[in-house]
Amino acid sequence: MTTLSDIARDLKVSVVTVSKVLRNQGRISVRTRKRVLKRAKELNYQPNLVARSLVTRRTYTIGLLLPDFTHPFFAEIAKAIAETVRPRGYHVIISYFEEDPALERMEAESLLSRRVDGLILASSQLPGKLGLFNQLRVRKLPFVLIDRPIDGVQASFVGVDNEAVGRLATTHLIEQGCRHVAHLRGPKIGLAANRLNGYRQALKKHRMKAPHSYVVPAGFQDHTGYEAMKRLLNRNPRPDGVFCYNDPVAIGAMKSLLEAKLRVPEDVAVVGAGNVHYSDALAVPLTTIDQQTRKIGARAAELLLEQIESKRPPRGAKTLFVPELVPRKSTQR
Amino acid sequence: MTTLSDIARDLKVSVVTVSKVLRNQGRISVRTRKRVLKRAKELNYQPNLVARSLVTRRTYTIGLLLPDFTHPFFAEIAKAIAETVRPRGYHVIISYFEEDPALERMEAESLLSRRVDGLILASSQLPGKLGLFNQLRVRKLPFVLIDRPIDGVQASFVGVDNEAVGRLATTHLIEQGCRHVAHLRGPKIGLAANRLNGYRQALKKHRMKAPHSYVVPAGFQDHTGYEAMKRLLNRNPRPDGVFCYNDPVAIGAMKSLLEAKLRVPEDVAVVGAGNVHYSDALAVPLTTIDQQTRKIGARAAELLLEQIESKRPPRGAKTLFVPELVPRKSTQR
DNA sequence: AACGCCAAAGTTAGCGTTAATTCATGGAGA
DNA sequence: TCTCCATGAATTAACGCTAACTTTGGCGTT
Repeated sequence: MTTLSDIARDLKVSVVTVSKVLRNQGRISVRTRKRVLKRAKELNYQPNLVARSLVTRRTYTIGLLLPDFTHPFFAEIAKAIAETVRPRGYHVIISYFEEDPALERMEAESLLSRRVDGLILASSQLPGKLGLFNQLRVRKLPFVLIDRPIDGVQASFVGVDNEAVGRLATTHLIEQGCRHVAHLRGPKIGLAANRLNGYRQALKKHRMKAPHSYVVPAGFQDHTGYEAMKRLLNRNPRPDGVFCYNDPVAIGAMKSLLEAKLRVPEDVAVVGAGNVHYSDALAVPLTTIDQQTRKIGARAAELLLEQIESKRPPRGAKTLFVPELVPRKSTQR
Repeated sequence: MTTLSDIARDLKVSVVTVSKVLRNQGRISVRTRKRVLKRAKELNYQPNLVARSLVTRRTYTIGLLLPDFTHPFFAEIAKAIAETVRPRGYHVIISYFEEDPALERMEAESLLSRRVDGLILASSQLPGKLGLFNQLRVRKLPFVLIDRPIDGVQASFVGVDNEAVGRLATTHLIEQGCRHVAHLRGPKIGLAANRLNGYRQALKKHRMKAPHSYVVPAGFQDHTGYEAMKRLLNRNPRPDGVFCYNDPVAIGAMKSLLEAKLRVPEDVAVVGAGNVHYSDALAVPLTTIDQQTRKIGARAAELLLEQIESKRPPRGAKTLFVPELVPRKSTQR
């Protein structure tokens, strides 16, 4: 491993001179510059970023803490983040905690020990969690929340407007002529709750009723829309439009419909949310709501870099991107 | 930020003593140990891993260089790797290069500058690439190749036996009674070529012919199986079984079949490869070949840690996992 | 000739740790 | 009483780099 002092010794100049040349800092004569660059190339010198970080107190590393980076939603966000920070010399350490708050805490501390320059996190919103954020504040470590806002934490947040997701999907069904719009909902908290709200708002605005029995929980795992849809088909009147709180649920629901010999979209129109890959490769391409993952990732990264590089106090701004309808065949009638 | 010397000053002991206590190293009296631990806790001391790395020459970081960590195959491998190394205190920096060899090279160097302890890479196999591996050898940096072996590079390799994938899929179709087995193939190099080989081997073994026109390129993007399948349907005799080199292609192919009013699996049976999520949520659940992603990731990580921690010369062993058939409805007849 | 100025380089110090070595203390054994 | 040894702790010296000063020497000015 070549070091600065190897080059300095060979050239009989000081270490600092070599350092300056290689960083393009300070005044250096053309002759010295050339000699240093030449020798550095010969020895294939690569700066030791660990040593540099120790003195500059900057690692050019940011930590990303997610529930699960295998999930397409988070994977895409992660990629957008990496893409945004890479041109500026940063790398990303991705950590995941599988909804386990203890693990989340441990990983966060571990990232702090590594002296990341900032943190982007989609935190579990369980209580007793504020300790982490207090610590971040005390250390003045820049951080940005994504996807899930945390009550009582004043910080930059970037996500999608989930009520708008619900409104958009439901309104679209209504506009396509559906008169009995049902909803396969997710967990009662978090984004799924917001989507349910949006669904209700849209119905209200169009003066349509939402019978209690039209809102059916779909389970929180993938593909559980299948069972839930079966239950919906027993309702009277039978729904002619369904807004599913995410795409996997919608896929399960459509499967259920096809098995029941119902046509999509003629008999029942279906909307999902998430715009997951494959949504357009299904037997009936699925209308869905795009969650703007790339925008979320890019924005979060930009906000973080801004905090890191300007030492500006965090703006505490909430950015909510407007979701977009992606109309496909499952609602086209 | 609390440092060792803060604690040392408060307690009027030397920095080294504090360091020893916190690392559980060397002989320390019970009294001193307690005092140090108490004060460390009070000050919420967290070791500065950057400083530690500088002197120990170990960062407890490993680099993972992939074409695209958004792809479910790689995402799962990445997760398995992270899971394997986490209990031992390592973090993973995931980098991607989108099949761009120049970017790959740059990222690799960048990871070297960060002094990662080892590298796991699914490298593009383009020529003129050996420089990178020479450099790794010169620096004695442990590394493991995954998914794609590189000609002329002697290193540990972990992947799936892609010829076996082809044989398994094709044999399964034959055993299900298909007499005209076609193949939607991928690129002519790399794993897709091996799968094609496996297809041919299986046919040969069963003394079946593979008309030239039965092997159709499906394009390298997702969902291009749709067009390719259309072309296959013009063949005479029409195939009654299709092995698709990956799941997205198979999904496209099935869509094509349904549109042509052909039944899956009765008229045409379909096998994919990859065991991607959603494969079982489709209108017709897709039979596929599992690629053992988790095993690949876990094994690669273990091999790397072994190299890192034992300073043993790389074993250069090739590990090929045996793929597994996941039978579902698309071939059940 | 004395002065100040400026470019170009060197010196010093320190980032927060740990490895290796050295030092003090007190009690056991001769 | 003196030596020896074990124990517990301090000292020293890096790791490779950069920030902040300081020095050197040649040049133009008065």
